[in-house]
Amino acid sequence: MRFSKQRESILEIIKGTYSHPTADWIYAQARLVIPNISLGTVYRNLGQLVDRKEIRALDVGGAIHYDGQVHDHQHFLCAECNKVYDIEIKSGDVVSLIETKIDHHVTECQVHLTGTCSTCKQN
Amino acid sequence: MRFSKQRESILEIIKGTYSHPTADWIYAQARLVIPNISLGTVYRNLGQLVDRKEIRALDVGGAIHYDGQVHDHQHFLCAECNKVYDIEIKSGDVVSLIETKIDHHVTECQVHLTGTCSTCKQN
DNA sequence: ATAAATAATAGTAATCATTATTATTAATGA
DNA sequence: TCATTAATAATAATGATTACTATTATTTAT
Repeated sequence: MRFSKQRESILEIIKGTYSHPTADWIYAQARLVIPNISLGTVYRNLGQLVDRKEIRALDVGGAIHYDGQVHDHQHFLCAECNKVYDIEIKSGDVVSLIETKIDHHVTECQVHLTGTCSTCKQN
Repeated sequence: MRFSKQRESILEIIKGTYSHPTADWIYAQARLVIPNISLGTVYRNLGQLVDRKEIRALDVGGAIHYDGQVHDHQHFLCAECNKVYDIEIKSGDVVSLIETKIDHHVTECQVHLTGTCSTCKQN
């Protein structure tokens, strides 16, 4: 894989936020640095970065969100404000709950919690 | 909500399989019974049936899959054959693992396991 | 350092799942 | 039976993502 300033910028943008952005948001941010970067370039590089496990992709319905934090954790989606929160639970903790009951080989475990976040609860 | 033979057929199709079909597959099946049923009708009725909790929608990436089994359970997606399997774990069991650690109010919990299913393991 | 090889890009078109629109059809209640 | 209006078929539109292609930029060998 060759160096490109486009990929470098994209990675920097994702690593620089905890907001679980979509490709669209990343594209808008990237254009501030490289005004003529194309959306296809953003998607291609996001795919490569996910393949190399430098970032994570999470499908929370609608659009895919990207996460610069690659350590083992889960996500909570607020149904009111649509923010995505990190939940510090290891997938192993969930898998161990389940593994004895099934015969399949689990390689990945994503827990998607939905509800009302603490901020929205107050209002 | 008025009766319609289209909705009746759609519900019957979903309840008659354990294969977690997509809208497209349901549409193809429905056309065998009602040849000129339209895809929009399928989507609209699927949405209504989900709202009324007569079926479940699950977003496993790509297209939405529908599940005629509405009891509390989770899903396993085989990365090789793309089949979706039911996992008989209650979301409450997973939520109780997590609830003490967060301040958000959880109303829904979906566990998406990925890996190699027992059938694919053998081959 | 220069040139050849080719990976990556910008720009754009295409795809796929889903939703919206609208004139027509059919279920319901009087 | 008829008036009301929900539901439909057919089709257009949308939104996210992927594919295509000529051009540009990075790498490698000279």
